[in-house]
Amino acid sequence: MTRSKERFVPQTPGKVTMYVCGPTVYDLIHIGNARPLIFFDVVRRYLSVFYNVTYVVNFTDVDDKLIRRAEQTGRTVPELAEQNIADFMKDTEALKVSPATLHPRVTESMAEIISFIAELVERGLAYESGGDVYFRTSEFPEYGKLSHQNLEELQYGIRIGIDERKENPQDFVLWKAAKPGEIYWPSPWGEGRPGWHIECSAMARKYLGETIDIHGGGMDLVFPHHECEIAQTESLTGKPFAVYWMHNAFLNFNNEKMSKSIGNVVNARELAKRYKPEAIRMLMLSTHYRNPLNFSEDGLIQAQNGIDRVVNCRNNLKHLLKNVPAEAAGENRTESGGGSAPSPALDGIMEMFHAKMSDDFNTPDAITAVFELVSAANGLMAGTASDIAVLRRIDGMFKQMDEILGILPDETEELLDEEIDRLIAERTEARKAKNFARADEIRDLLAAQGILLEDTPQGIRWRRK
RNA sequence: GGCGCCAUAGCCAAGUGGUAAGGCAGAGCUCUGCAAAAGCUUUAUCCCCAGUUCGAAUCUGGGUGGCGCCUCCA
Repeated sequence: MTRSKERFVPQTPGKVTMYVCGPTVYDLIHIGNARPLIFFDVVRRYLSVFYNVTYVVNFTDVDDKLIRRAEQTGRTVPELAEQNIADFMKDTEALKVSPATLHPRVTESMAEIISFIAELVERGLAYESGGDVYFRTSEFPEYGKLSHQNLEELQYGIRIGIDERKENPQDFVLWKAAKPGEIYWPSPWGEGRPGWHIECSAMARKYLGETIDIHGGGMDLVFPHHECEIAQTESLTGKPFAVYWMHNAFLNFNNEKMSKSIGNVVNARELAKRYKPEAIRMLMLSTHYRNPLNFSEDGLIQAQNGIDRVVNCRNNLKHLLKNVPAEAAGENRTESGGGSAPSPALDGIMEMFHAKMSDDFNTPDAITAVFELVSAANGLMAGTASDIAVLRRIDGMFKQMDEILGILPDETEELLDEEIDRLIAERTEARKAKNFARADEIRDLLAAQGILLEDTPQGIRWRRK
């Protein structure tokens, strides 16, 4: 609202309510949809460290686009919506986005929507006209305050014709009369369906109360969508609709706006087949959410390479923890010379991580903190001083950071089959006997199966390529 | 016409008044039986011009070039 960063203070200590405008479920989600989903997932995860977060993402499961799409495909609107909601859940899960606390649907909130509109009409804040109901923006002088629009200067009717049923061109529809054959719900104003903006106001009120802490969504929703939500809710309740507004910038693909006319819309499902979810998240989070993000294959490769660095470090750490004998590890615990004093440095990294996340969710810098931890860990492991307690602590820090960012693959203790185990053992023997030809032969053999062997002072380390 | 955003190395990207983070890619070196992983070294004065200031990538003004919103859109 003020267009500046503000200190976050929840209305109720310890609790946060968060509402993010969800998708209109007429198609599969694309990577542009995935940006807010991933980003606000991180916001939610981070806030959950400190607060009890109630996170709501709605589904718009009835609107013009759904009706049109349903007609084209010969299905009913509910069938189409049901299918796309199921796909949404599947596709977001594949991106490691956890389900929201609640995913309310417009069609399941019809009673609340209708009574919301009825209240507005009763108070003279809305009027019926030809079966439609419109919000009377003249009754809400603050209309335009979020987007800082000067209403006189808006060019109404430039993109679509001005509707003569409105008293004022800036009035917006709350209830739309159904055309013959369209899906409808009964209402005091006849058969119809809700307008686009009212659903969020009604569902936010139903599930989160009159004032929500954080309202999020894409930049493009600032005007008119969020402006309209404010008008509806605030004119009715007299209270602020949301305390904090967060809007993510758009995403381009290969420096081009993604649009259906250019034909470069990439759906999330297709992308997830070719790149790991961690790489997609990494790329999404490597740019601050208020800046435009250029999404590209090249960027995904860079992101994956970066993740590999972290993963290598983490695996090496685990390998060391598993193979360093406890007594040897203890030796350096109070070591004097040689090793650095790592603890203050580690504290600094964790502090930086939190400071950056707390500063308007600066995920790029939070990722930097992860890399600094990698450097610190690698430095320690390269040296002789491997204090097992410090290594454990580093491992724990990786875990802590990744619980928020979700950019590292899950740790799975993978077992190799006997044949491969046998080959590795044979190679170890061969190396002992300085039969390097055989050793290399075995390495090549395993490499062909995607298994890389690495010789370390603590024994053989292997990983999948 | 109104409201607003962006411009930092080959690529991605922080920093928003005190002398350019981090990652990817490249080059060289070290370690290694060979590798891998890792370590070390190496790569920019921040689109242009003018101004404010002891000091600006960071503030102001003016350009140039991209881009978004103004009732489909994350």
